[in-house]
Amino acid sequence: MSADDEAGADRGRTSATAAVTLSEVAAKAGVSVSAVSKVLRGTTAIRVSPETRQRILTAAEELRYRPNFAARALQAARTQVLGLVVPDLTNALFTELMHGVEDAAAAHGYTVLLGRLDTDRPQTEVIARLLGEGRVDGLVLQATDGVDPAALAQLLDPRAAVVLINSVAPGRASSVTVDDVGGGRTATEHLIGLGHTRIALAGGLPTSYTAQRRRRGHQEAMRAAGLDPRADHETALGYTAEQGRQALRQLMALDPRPTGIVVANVNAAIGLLAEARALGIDVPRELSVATVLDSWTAENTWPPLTAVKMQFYAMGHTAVVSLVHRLGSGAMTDEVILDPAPELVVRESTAPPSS
Amino acid sequence: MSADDEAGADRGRTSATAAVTLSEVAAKAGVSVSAVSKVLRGTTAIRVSPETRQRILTAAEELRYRPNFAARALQAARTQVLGLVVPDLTNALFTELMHGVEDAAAAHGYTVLLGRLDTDRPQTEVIARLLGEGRVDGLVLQATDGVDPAALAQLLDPRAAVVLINSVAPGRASSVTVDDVGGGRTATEHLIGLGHTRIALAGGLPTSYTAQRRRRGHQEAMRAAGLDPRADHETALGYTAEQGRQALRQLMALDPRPTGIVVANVNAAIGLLAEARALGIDVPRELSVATVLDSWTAENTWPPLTAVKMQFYAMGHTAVVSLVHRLGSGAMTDEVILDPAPELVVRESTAPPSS
DNA sequence: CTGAAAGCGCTAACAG
DNA sequence: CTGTTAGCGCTTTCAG
Repeated sequence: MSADDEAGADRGRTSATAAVTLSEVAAKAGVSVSAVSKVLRGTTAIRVSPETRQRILTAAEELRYRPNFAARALQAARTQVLGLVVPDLTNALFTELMHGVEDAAAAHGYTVLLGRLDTDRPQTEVIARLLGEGRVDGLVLQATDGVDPAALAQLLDPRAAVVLINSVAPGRASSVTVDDVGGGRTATEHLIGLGHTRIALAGGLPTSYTAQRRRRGHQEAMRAAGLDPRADHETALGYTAEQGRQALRQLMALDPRPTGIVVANVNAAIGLLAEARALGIDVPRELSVATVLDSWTAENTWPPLTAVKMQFYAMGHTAVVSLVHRLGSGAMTDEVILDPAPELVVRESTAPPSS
Repeated sequence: MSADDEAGADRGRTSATAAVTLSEVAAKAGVSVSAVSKVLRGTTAIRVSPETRQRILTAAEELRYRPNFAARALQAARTQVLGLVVPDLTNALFTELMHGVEDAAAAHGYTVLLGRLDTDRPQTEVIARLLGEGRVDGLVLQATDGVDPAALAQLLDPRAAVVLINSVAPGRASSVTVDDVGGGRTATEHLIGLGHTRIALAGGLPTSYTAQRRRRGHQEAMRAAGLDPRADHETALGYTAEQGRQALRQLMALDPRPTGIVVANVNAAIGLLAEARALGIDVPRELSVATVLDSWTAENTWPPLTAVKMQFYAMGHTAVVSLVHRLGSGAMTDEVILDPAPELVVRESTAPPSS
């Protein structure tokens, strides 16, 4: 705090850095505010004499002028801010996703506002606040898994610039999803390629959109190879480690046992692996395990997991591009990230069947 | 897009949800804007008759009125937005940190704007933009590791509401750090408690503030136990997996070998573990490894890592509380998260020395 | 108890 | 080429 600024010149200021306004620059340069405004934003060519222009530029420079965000936003009715709303910041997939969102946003001149879906508050509330109050120009939204997309769509004003990730709401919002079908297929094909024929699926909950599609990919691969996806070779217990353990116990009770398992989610795979060790089942000698990897949590398991890596960075990136496009043209699209394709990373949890 | 809205009624609107203004509510309720404003924000008691009040409330409700963020921000010179700026969104510790930031921000009526420190652009640029343009009221800032805090402090306007995490700039900005000293000490004490005496440290770069302090903790524990922290038992190579491998090779070349290693960072620990396996060194039979865990990346290594968990959630939470406090009172503080203390999680990478 | 009016900082017509 | 003016939507004195 400088000496005696209780006078009033500074009244009403926040404690933050002193705000230089356009008119102060104008005063210093001896011109009008609008002249300064024009020059500083480089509006419609140079309709200002070079000297004045220079005078303005130096004045702004010396005063360290910064345009006020709120004033601009009010005037333009745009904030150049995008909201990223997810149910759970702890989720590891989120990091990669957010990274993609951030990169794309920055590339298009946007910044990212974080939102979290509170379990206790209705999902609409966040959306209404962010979009309705004009805090953001658009929203990248991941609905909580298990929430019916159709129900969510009801809540969504179709005029709102929202792009859903990992779920769809046709005609209501744009969407971007990773190639879950391809992920399930690729993992399964890998086991088939190794010579496995009794291949099980440890799937997610039937209500989960991602789980449904990974399952579909699995079944497609099986049928394409002339194998029959038997119902008793499928569990649909969920994505937690404990549910993975449970899936293993259930599948290992079969006779004959499957020789390979495709796990639809990495946490479940970790649990499944741990349970296998607990039961004395040798992976990959007796049992091959391939997982659809929705995070990099598990790059250091033992044995290291063979996994199909989903493209979450690309999903975040694409979501923002789609959103920016929507903001510009109003176009609504539903996209699936097919390029890059889900990436098979072969590690040590898979091998040819023992005999 | 609806039929013919080129008319002009909607001109200048964004494509987003239609904005209901105060004056529209006022019109509907048959009162003035200021009346509506007062009632809607519950300003200074009820200086409005119950009937008008009710009329206003229902009008606002029916119109689904939402206060415009930009207008409020402009008027109040506050945005109720806090910036979280970090060098690397990919870093796993970041998730936990961000979670703490988000929770505390929400609890205090703030939302969080994400910022990233571009390697190519100067760090000041981000700060100037966020704070200088009034996009955020305050900043939680993690300087890039290796940047001299003193240099950063130079760039920092001391009037700016900034709280540094994982570094300090006394008198320039507030700061919050995790208890790195305690982390280093706890990991070392654990090995001492198991009976180890030849304990090495695989440390981070000497320029890193966290590395310095973890090292200090290590040495304190050694001296307290009457052990001598020998210089050749210390590496200071860095935090990457490859540098961890390198540290192991270097330390295992000693004669006699150390029987325990404290690793200052989890990525290095993972690399170190992998290298041990490659060299045929049995962990924990021949060598105990304890790490200071700055993320949960490695909960599934083999063998599972004994680790001292740092309190990043608390750091993020505290940083925001500190920031909010600073915004209110102008007070600058330097805090270390001592409660909760770094948490020792014993797994399978540590055991008593073999003989 | 209620309304009119000024102004936050900026932009975009519209005049000179 | 440059300046004046009228808002963007909201809050806040200050009159009525």
